[in-house]
Amino acid sequence: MVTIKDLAKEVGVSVATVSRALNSSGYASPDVKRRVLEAAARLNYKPNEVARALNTSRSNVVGVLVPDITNPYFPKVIRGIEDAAIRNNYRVIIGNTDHDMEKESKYLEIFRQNNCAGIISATWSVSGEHHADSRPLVLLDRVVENHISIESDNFKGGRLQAEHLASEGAERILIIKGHEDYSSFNNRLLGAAEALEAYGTAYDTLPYAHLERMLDGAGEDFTLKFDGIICPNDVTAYKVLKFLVARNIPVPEQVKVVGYDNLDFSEYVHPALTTVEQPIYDLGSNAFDMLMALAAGEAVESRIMDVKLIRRQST
Amino acid sequence: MVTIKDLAKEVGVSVATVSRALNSSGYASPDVKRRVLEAAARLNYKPNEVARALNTSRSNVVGVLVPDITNPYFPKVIRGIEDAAIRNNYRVIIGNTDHDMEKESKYLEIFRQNNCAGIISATWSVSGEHHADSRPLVLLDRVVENHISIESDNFKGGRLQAEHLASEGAERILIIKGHEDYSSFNNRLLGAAEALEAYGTAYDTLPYAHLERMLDGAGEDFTLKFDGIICPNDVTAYKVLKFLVARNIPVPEQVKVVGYDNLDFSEYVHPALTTVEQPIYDLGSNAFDMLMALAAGEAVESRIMDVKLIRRQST
DNA sequence: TTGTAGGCGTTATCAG
DNA sequence: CTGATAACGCCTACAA
Repeated sequence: MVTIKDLAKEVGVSVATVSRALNSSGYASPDVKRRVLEAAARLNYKPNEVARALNTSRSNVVGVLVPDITNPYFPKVIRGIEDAAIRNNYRVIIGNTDHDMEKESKYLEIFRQNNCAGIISATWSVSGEHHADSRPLVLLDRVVENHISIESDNFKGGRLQAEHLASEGAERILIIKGHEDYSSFNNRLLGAAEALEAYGTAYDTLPYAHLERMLDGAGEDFTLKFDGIICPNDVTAYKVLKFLVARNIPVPEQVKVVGYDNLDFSEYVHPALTTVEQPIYDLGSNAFDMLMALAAGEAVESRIMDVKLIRRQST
Repeated sequence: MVTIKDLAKEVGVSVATVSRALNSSGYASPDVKRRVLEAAARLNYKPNEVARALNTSRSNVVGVLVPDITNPYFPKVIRGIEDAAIRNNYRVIIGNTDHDMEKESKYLEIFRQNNCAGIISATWSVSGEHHADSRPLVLLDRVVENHISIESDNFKGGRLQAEHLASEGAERILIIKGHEDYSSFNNRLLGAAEALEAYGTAYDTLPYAHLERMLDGAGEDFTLKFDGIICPNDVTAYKVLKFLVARNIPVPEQVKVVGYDNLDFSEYVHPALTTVEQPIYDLGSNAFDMLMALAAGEAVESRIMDVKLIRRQST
């Protein structure tokens, strides 16, 4: 491995000079600088990021926390983050928390041990405590007081789901609730409920756990009581669709189903899913940019990104 | 941040002693060791991984190269790797290469700059050259001479696809080829072709690019000429299914379709996809274990994992 | 403009 | 068994 020491020897100057020439921090005569750069290129010198991180106590690694990368929402978020990171010469370390507070704490510890430059978290237990750690932090698809966050317009998204169903003639609507610890799901619910009340459309809500029980064949089948179902995300909608189709309940004729996310798969399920699209990739890349701004000490504001309805065959 | 220096002061010994007590490398009296450990716990000391990596010139980070994390095959692989890594107190840095040789080289460089302990690569351009770098390397779902690799039994998988279609009565089969630079796709093709020849069933092959053209509406529609289609992976099968269904070609009555991977979604598409299941998660976690063995200087052999046919409605 | 020297937190060598 | 001390590769006062 070639180090600045090698360059120093090669060029015939001190390591300090080499360092300055390379970083154009401090001074270096044009001539020396040129020779150093030339030697660096010739010897294929690459700075050791570990040494740099130790010295500056700040690595060019950002930690990213997700519940589970296997949930198809997250790969796209992560891709957005990763692309933005690499453009800025940063790397990302992923942590899967499985909604487990202990795992999350463990990863936060790890990020600290690695002098990470900052953290992007799409998990929910970022509740003060373990964040005595003052590392820059951006929350993704989740808002918590006193923290910078970025999310899609969940309230509007919920409203779009509801308005669409109502305008298509649904009169008894079931809203399936998402994880209650997530502000995003709660806001979608709020948006949908408000819209439905404005329309004067009857609706009911259902905890996610109840849905699972029904899907498993246990518990009452309440699909017959509704003619419109609002799902907290696309994956849930896939399951609902499968359940309905398996029971020969015509979709959308008897029951209309709307999802949320617009995952790539949503056009392949049957019937193709009407859903609210959120800019998943951009959420990730913007989160990274916000993190950098934060790390640079700039003032940054939380951000809400627009969503839109994608109409397909399930409604 | 509490360091071994703090612990040394706290316990009243030298940093060298603290280090030895902590790592139980070298000697430390039971008494001193106990006191050090106690202080470490009390002060919540965590070793700085950056410093350690610099000193030992080996970090506890492994680099993982995938073409695109957004391809639904990879999140599960990565989850397998990540889970195994965290169990062993390792972290993983992901690199998306987009089949781009330059990006791949860049990531390899980055891994080197970070003193990564090893690399797991699911991309194909690991062709000697940039691997003068002698870091431990495990290839995933890809075999290259003189490199340790892990993959599923692609040949058998291809055979299963073909045998199934033939035994279901298909008589003119189309095999859609995957990326030709991947040994995994080539082996599936070989397995399928061999089985079909044994059966005496007629078949034809089609480069993936031609399929795309057809899907885009350009190019000839050759689906009418076949009654069985073997896809290189599930995602391709989804597209084929969608194309057929949109044209009202009855599946599986007129054309049977079989995929490869058994992604979670394959039960939600319409009709639910018959496919070959490979142990994606285990591929990842085993790859990590192999990498560790390699790094420890142990002799490790390339591995092939079993696959099986999952029968659903598309055949 | 340049070089010397100290330090980032650990581990490892070598005396004591 | 323990304590100085020298690395690891880089950056940055401070001096020259």
